[in-house]
Amino acid sequence: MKNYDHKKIEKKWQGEWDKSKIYEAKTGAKGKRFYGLIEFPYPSGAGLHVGHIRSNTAMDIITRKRRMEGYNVLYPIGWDAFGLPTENYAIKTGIQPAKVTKINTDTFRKQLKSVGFGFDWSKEIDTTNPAYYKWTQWIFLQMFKKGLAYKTKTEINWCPSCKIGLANEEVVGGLCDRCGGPTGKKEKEQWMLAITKYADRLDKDLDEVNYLEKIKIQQRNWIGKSEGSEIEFNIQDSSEKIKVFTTRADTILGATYTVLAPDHELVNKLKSQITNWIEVENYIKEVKDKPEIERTAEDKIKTGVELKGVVAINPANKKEISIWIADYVLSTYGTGAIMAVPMHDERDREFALKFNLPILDEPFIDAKEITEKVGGKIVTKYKLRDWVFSRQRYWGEPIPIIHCENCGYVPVPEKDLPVILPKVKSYTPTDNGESPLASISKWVNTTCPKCKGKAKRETDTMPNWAGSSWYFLRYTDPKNNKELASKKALSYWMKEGVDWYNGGMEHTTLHLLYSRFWHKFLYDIKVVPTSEPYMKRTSHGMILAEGGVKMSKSIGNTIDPKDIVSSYGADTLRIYEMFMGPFDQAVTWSTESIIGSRRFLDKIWRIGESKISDDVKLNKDFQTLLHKTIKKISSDIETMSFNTAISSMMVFVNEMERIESISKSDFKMFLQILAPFAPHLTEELWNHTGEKSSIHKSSWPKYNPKKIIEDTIKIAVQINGKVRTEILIGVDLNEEEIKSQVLKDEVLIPWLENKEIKRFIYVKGRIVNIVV
RNA sequence: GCCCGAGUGGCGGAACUGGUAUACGCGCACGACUUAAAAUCGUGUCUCGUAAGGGAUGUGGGUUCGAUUCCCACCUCGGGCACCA
Repeated sequence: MKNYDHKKIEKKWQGEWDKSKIYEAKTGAKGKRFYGLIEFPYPSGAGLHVGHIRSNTAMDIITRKRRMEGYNVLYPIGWDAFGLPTENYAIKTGIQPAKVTKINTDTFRKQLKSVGFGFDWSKEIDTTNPAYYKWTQWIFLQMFKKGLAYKTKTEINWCPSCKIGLANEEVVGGLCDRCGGPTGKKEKEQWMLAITKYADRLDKDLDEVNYLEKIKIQQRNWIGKSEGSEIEFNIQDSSEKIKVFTTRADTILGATYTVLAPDHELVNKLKSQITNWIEVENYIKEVKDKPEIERTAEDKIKTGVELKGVVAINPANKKEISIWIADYVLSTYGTGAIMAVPMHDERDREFALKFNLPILDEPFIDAKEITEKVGGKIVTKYKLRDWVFSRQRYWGEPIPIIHCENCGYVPVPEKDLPVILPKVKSYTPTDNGESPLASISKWVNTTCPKCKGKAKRETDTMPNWAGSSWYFLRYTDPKNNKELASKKALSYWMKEGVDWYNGGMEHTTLHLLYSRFWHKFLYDIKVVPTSEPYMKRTSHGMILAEGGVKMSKSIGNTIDPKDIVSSYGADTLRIYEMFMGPFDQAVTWSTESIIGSRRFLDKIWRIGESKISDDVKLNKDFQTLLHKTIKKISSDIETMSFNTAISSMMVFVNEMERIESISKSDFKMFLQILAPFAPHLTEELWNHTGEKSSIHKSSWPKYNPKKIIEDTIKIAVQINGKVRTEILIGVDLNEEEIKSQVLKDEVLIPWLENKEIKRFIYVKGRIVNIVV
């Protein structure tokens, strides 16, 4: 008997699959189709890590099962290759980012193939390929034309020591992700995308999709829809009014002062009436210079200044109340002004106590009525902000806009797309926070497409969320140079959206939300057939290093899948990662435990090599177990309960070891249900049974419901809720028959002697409980 | 502070709509095979007790014939948001 030589087997079948292209999807094919998607990886220099394998294997299992169920399956892969790590690497080494990306994607491709994923490699995409980002730029231009992309002066994160602008993701807890120093804000012109115009639909349409509930909740919280009233407070001796937003109009009688955000426009308008202007001006400056880390600190103490000389009128009771500015009121939410009700609001109370403001316990009144009475209106507000879309960075898609002195912002004509990212000498952002592209005058200086006059190119690039906001569309038709994808391909694969998308929880409020936004826009301009991109969204848990801490290169506790594939095999790694624990929860890596998964496959190999016989007498219990196992695996895959699926296959394998011999047909059925988990081993053993075509093209076995029914079953007998014995009963017996059988049971006699039976409970097929 | 999720053996974890808690795997112990080791196979492995039996699913209550599962209060850990009016 040959040993299970994983290296030989895995290499052999990976080559065969490549050659026969068995995983290629056929666009337009008749019958059922299925689009399974995973988040495409960022090809970092560190190579593939075990976390990629966990999520990829899960969707690989699902798509392999779908294929065996007769679906035309699309399971594509590509590279989300724009991004900071590559750029930083280029800054350090001087090697072109495009070159680094090529090296890294080659490594990733090789590694992914070595794990045996059934990707359709003919549809591979790369967001940094000009043929791809042409369409990323095209979508941006459509948004620009519809007024959804606009440039505005806004505050960006700024690291004073690195002298560069930082993306939100680069600011961790108020500190610079690069140097660890404190960050501040800097005003800068930025391209923005008006995602807030879609806030309502992004919230409401979550009702239509099958996402895990926690994902919906997190998105809803992020969008932050809240309904309330906008009410105007008059200012005494002024034509100006303070418009406040409140969700508690019913508490308006208790409003004892109002607060404006320090940068509220009204503050300047009231300047001439304010008697303590110097104090006010100092406070505004102080707030502006406050580092981010202090403003958001846990135990921050409320600060603020009264605007002396001006007084507001509470419209509900006409009482005069003071006006304040304080940084606990944000200019970016609601109207940037509040009515303070210290009796019912924690923050207002804290502020009132500090500044000795009145705290009045007034009765509640009807919110809707009072809003109408004082001339306010019911409004809906969102926490969601427009998306800062500019990066002063090199390694991203150039924003296809030309600045003309006469015509303003002019879109690059579509025929001139893509705007190719030019090669530069230095990738370091400039001292004043401009993108490195700004220093290439040859590229920057151009002519206006409209008036043909002198003009300059936009030098900001897009964030790395741009390319990933629509990539799943490109997979359907990756080589199209006329459209982002053909109508035919989109109406075939995206008819109802991506069928199943699995990814990380960390992308819930970024990538997932951004791509829903883009998709809705594309739906509005009739490019895609659905308003939601993904029908179903699930998420995987992280893999932690031994000891339960995050895997990180700097700590040196990462696991290289390459080593596991080499010493145990890809199939063992796949089984192990699926067996580790519940798929949606974080699990701790344990190299010690991998051996269990390898032993499982070793046993199957040995059974396949020595126990298969054509002449096997019918074993009813074994048949029952086989069909129960098929049933369980079939449903466990659908619920992503991969760990329990594997454990029940282990039970089955243990049973195969116990019995004399197994018929070829039974063994083949088992190989088929294992095939999505361990594609190489099962292909090899399937081949040994004499099959000529791939197991992955065979049909998913159906369990026989008749074979699952047992004649006799073992049930527990309890007395007063405590298990005393087990009995074998016929499944068809009724309660009376069981009762007479149970009362005759010798073991139970001492428990029942001289006792009165108060109740006899029989739960069909499960349990008997006697209350005495 | 608010919103999610989770607390079960030495460890990872299982238990369907309330019905035999600890499946499956790792580790450990003993045994078989072997000159020996590895590999493999077998047996055992929550806890107290010689046993009969008792006690255990974060803690304390409740509902129920019966609770890991449902309800209430609390504790701990993980994740997200964070002065959002």
